[in-house]
Amino acid sequence: MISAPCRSFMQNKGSLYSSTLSAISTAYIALDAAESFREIVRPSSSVFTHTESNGTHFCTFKDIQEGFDALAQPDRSQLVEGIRKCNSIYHVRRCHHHCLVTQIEQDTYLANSLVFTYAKYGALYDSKAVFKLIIDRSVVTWTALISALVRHEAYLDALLLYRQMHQEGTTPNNVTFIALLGACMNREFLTEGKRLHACISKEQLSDVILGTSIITMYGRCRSLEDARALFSQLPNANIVTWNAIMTIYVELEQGKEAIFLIQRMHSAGLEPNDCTYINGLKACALLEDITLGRAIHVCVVAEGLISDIVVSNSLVNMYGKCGALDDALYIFSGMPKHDVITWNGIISSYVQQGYGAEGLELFRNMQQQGIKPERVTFINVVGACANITALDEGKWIHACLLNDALESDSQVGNALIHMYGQCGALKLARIVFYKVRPHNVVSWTAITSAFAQQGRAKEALHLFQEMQENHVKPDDVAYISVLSACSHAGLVEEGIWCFLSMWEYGLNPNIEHYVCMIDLFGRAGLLSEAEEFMCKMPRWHDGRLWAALLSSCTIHSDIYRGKNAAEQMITFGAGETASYVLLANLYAANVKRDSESPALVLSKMMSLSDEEGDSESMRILLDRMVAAYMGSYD
DNA sequence: CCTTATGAGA
Repeated sequence: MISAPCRSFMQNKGSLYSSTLSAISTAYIALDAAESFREIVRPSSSVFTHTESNGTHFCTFKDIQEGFDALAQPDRSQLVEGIRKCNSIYHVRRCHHHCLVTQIEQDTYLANSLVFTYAKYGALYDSKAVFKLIIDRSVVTWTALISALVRHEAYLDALLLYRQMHQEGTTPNNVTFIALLGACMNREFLTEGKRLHACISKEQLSDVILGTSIITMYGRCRSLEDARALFSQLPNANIVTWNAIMTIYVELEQGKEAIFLIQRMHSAGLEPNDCTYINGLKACALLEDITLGRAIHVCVVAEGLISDIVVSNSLVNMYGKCGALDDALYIFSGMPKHDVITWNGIISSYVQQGYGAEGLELFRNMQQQGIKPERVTFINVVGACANITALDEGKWIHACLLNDALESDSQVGNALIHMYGQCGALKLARIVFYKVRPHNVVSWTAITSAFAQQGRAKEALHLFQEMQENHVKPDDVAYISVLSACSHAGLVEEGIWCFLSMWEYGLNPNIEHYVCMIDLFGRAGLLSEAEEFMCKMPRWHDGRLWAALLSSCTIHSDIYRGKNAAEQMITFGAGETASYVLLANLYAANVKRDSESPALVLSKMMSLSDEEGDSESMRILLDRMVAAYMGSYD
């Protein structure tokens, strides 16, 4: 949006000040020559006085422009006000032009507001150019540009500018520090943030806003310890400070500590506000504590905060994460307005509970309401397609998100890979995989498990290998997908080899890895090896392992081992009903050989039915038993 | 006198 003459001037750093001045003028006059000419030649009048009662203030930018148009030489305070009222880069240019025409652009205050306002509308280049021309740079000048750079995510530039400011002998004030701390909101800038903290004196820390900014900085750098240390030293922490520290606990997934903070806050004599409740609800979602969530819901209603869309969105989310879809829908329906976040919340609630079709239905409703989906929406609806293996719908959504160039986003891309993997569209999964950058463990695991789940174990193993050759360290999830690929394909040796390689990466196998191993031996018919392996394991007192063994016994018709496994499964608490279902499958498969056992299992099931009340699995079981008996007469 | 400025949903 910068004109060519203007740009060529900017690049001509060697120009003398006087000549640059006229160059700027030329540039801006060239920008809209006719317009400017008209402004300059028009005779002055007293347009400014026609506005409000106090005479010197304007309402809108239009008033000001009319004023400028009428006056060839607006005065300084009029220009300052004009700049402040700008609402587009075009307006700023016009004001700048008037500053030049009236030859008062060297006024530091005026220039400061130009630096800031240019930056506000994204014209960093113009902002820097004005900055360079200012001779008497004050703290405010530096701070204006620093905060502009931070706002435009040019963090390194902002910090470099701070260094230059320091070298030129200007002392930063609280506002400068607040802006600079904004440049350190990422782990990689933690050292820089600590350095800034060290430059801030005790007196300066009595400014709550500054203190809170440092805490937030430590939070974003995920350094809870530094944040807590400072928090205990702050003399006048307010509700915002407490909320800031609470946000850190929530972001570090320490739900209990976050909730505990509400109580401590209360005893410190502070009343929670909307932000406190938002954090509290997020903590409930983390803890999946619906009781606490309901308690906060009551508070929110009592304090009239339910009309706040952010609070309501948090409620939808909390209920959704706790699996209470009816409650989530109740909040959702009661809301007068739904934004993208609301829709994301309700859609993800359904998808995460396994209701992919309903999630997609909601997605269509959302689009009918004219709400544009964004990153998180796409991640959820692609997940919904994976959930119900809706390949056509998935392709259609994939096409939609191409417009926003979201395909290469790692989270969206991984969701797509997973979806195509689930749908068996491995070619498409691979195409997306090569578009995602950079390839991290998650994307490698997504593509590996896509092949693994389709029974293409050799390719899955190859991808696993390739990942390591690309110096990406596998994590425990990657191992689960590759181990299960081996067990499904009967690649016992490869599976063992993979399992052993976990130690090379310093990974300790968890129960799921052990389940994969039992499965690996069991499926291959190596039942005694599976048993042997289990007995050598550190945590064999887990019903899930015996369940894996039992299902292998079912495949290989090993009734003796199967019975034992079922007993162990019950002993180690993997659900009595589940063990009987598996055992019934075993008997059902061998009904000709051992015709009395099914009746025994059935009677055991009946005796359980009152206590467990698990009618669904009971029904499935009975169906299977009946089918087995029918089959035995063939 | 005018310019720079904190916390939050997914």
